[in-house]
Amino acid sequence: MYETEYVPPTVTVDGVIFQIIDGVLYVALIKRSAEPFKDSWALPGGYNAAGETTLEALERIVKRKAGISIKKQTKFAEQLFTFDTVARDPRGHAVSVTYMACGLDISPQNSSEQTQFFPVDNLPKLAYDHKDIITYAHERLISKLSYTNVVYSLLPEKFTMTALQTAYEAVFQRELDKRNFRKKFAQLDLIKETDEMFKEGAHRPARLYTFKQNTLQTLVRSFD
Amino acid sequence: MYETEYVPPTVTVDGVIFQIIDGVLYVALIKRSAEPFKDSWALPGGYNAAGETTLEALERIVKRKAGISIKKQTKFAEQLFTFDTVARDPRGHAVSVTYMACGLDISPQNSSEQTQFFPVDNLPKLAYDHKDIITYAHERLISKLSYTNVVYSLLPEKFTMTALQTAYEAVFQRELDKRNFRKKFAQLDLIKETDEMFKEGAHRPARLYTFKQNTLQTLVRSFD
DNA sequence: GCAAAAGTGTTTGGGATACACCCATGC
DNA sequence: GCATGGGTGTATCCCAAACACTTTTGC
Repeated sequence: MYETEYVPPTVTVDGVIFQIIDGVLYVALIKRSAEPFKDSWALPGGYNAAGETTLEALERIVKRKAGISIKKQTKFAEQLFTFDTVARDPRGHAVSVTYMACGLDISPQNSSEQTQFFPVDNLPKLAYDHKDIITYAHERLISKLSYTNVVYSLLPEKFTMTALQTAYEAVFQRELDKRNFRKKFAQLDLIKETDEMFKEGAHRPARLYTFKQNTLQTLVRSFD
Repeated sequence: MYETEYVPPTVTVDGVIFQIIDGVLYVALIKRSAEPFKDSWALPGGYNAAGETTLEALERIVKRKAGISIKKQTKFAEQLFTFDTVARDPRGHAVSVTYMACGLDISPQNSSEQTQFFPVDNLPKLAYDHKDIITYAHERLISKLSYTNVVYSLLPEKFTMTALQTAYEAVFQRELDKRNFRKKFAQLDLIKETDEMFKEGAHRPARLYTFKQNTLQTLVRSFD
C-alpha cells in the first residue's frame, strides 16, 4: 500500500581523501564550477545511480571530478556516516553516504574540476556541511590510528621510525615522545626491520621498516 | 549531463532494538508476512520516502510494523552503517541505512506484524543479511558501553549496582568482578546515590542509584 | 539460624609517562 | 669538528586484575 506510492530520496556520495605531506595532514577539495555553491571549495562527491554500490559511485565520481582513483591511489577506504539532514541539492531531499580514504603521493590526473589538497587545520570556507564531514572523518582517523594498524595506508612500503612517528603526530596534531613511541610500537609487533637504510643529509642514516600486514587489523592493546 | 539521466537506488531503513530482560540482551524481530522471505524473522524496516529523514522513516516503520516507538520507548538511538551490497528487494538495487536503539520494558503495541524479542546469542534464522547487521550492532554496543555512559539507556531511572553490573555482563556476555566493577564505576563519577533502597526477597536491601546525566557522554577513561 | 544477595580493601604486576645523552654521517 | 637527525634505558606512578569475608534481611 505505502510501497506503491513510494518516491525515494536522492542518494549521493562524498569522499574525504587524506594524505600526509611534509608532516602535515591534508585533505582533497575541488572548486565547484556550478551552482549551488559555485566557486566554493567542497569535497568531491555526486549522485549515486541505481545498480552501482556507494563505493563504486565514489570511485567513478572522484576519478572524474578530482582526478583521483580511490582504488589505485589510496590504500584504505571506509564508510563513515550517512548524512540525511542537509538538502544538498535545492531540488529536493538527498542523503549523502560519506567515505574516508588514505594514501600518499596522491596527485590528481585529468580532473574535470580544479583539485587541491588543503591542511586539515587550515581549510577554506566549504560548501554544504562539508566542514562537519571532514571533522567527523578526522576524528574517525584519530580513533582508528589508536586501535588499528591503519597508519600503513599513510606511509610508503618502506619507512623510517621517524616517518612513522610523524604520521601519528600529523593525525593526532600533537607531539609524541620518541622513546616511548618506539617502545610502544615494538610491543605491538606490527612492523619488521629491513636490511636497508635511508640516507639523507648530514646525519646518521635511518633504518627502514615494513609492515608485516598491509591490511586493516585491530590491535590487541590500543595505542594512546 | 549525468544528473539529468540519474535514477537513484531505493533507500530503506532497518532498526536493531535492544533491551535487557532478566540479565540477557534481547533484540526485536518481526515475522515477515509477505515475500520475499515470507515467514522468516527479520529486523523491522522498510522504505524511506523523500521528505523524511532516515530516523523519521525508522520511527514510522517500526511503529507500524513492530508496534514500538523508537522516540517514546527507547532512550537512545544511533545510526550504524549503510549496507549497499545486498539487493533487499528483488525488484532492484537498495541501500539500507541501519540504526540501533536501546530501551527497557519495551512491549510492542498494535503492530501490523508478529513481533517478538529474541536473545542475541540465540537468534532464529534471519532474512536478508540481518544476522550481519545484528552482529555489527552488538559489537558497536559493546564498544559504546566501554567508552560512553550509554548503559543508562538500558536501565530504569533508579537502579541497583547489581543491575548496573548485570547490564554490562549481558552486553559483554561475560562475568565481571563485583569489587573491581564498583571501584571503577565510582571513579567514573557518572552516578549518584539516592536515599532509597530496593527490597526484594530474603536478603539485604540494595541501595538505588541514578545517573547524573541521561544523555550520551564520552568517558575520560574508557571502561574495560 | 540459615539462605541469599549486598557491600567492602588490599596486594601485585604491567603499562604509561617523564626524562637526557651518545651515535653515525656529510660537509 | 660541528651540525643534524638517529637511536637507546630507567625510575615512577597509576590503573587493572586477582581475590574472600562480613552485613542485612526474610523466613
